[in-house]
Amino acid sequence: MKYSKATNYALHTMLHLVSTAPEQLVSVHQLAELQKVSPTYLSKILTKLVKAGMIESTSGANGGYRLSRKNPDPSFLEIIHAIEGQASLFECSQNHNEGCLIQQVMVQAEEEMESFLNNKKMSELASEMKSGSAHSQ
Amino acid sequence: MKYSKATNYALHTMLHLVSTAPEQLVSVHQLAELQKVSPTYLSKILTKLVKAGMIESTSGANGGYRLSRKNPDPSFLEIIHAIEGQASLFECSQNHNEGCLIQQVMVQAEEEMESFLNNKKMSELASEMKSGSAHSQ
DNA sequence: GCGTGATTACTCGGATACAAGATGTCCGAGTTTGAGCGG
DNA sequence: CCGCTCAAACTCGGACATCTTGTATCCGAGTAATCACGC
Repeated sequence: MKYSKATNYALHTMLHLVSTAPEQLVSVHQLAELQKVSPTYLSKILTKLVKAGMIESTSGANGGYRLSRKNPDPSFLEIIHAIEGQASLFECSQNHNEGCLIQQVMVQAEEEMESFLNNKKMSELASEMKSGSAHSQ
Repeated sequence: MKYSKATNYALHTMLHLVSTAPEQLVSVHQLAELQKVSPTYLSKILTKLVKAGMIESTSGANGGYRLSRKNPDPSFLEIIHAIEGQASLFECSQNHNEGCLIQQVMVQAEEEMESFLNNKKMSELASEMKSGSAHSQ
């Protein structure tokens, strides 16, 4: 079990967008350049973020992406869910009666992590970057 | 990102072993029967648990598996790590200077979950099963 | 100048290719128990 | 009764086969700004 690279790209992209002027449009090309990833692939990922309502896209020349006016400061959890999906990390595929104790424990564990990620906003990192030590991009 | 079925099998197997007499040997065939999974596949999974020191195997006729005398009450985390590996759930493959803030957040989140899973022992579930409501196997 | 069309710079979506990992299966090898058999 | 052999019941390990998913590319379509050109 591992988080996908797509999630990595999405998080870094969001961090970059949060760190730039809110109205500023950034093209996929620039975002891909920073992360050394193919623009076409990154665009697929960003489309998911658009559909999740976290960023807005403007097409045509001088187009690009920027933060959504509503929801300008998403949490880690929102971004991860947008990419990885909402499904539970653990699914007991057994046919024993509902209420598998193992499943319950695993869901609780997941909730612990998600609660943490839900309270962690992207903007926190952005301000850390400005005040803190060197951290490229 | 999802936990593998193998982890599911491993957890259910451990729960069964914890619930039976400590010295009792249980064959792969029985364990596979309970979970409706092929014995040969389950044996691959159990081998990992053996190598992790959580269960012992006895080969030959009347052979089978039982809990390890040392470590008779493993935690969820130990079992999961034995199957899924110890690696971090999130690896920032970017080349920016060490100390990626995103990576740090993700690791913290993972630690939240792991701390919970580390405190959750298999025996807790076993005793819940005896006292609590119906829960097959 | 001023519309009008062409070009350019973008995003968007589907189809496809490729690689890796999860999920199983098959088979042969080693190991222990126990039964059968001969002395 | 004793010891030997042999078959049965197991685990173990490697080598596959298959399926799903993640990763990535390619191409065509749509869209908006800008440029060129003719009037």
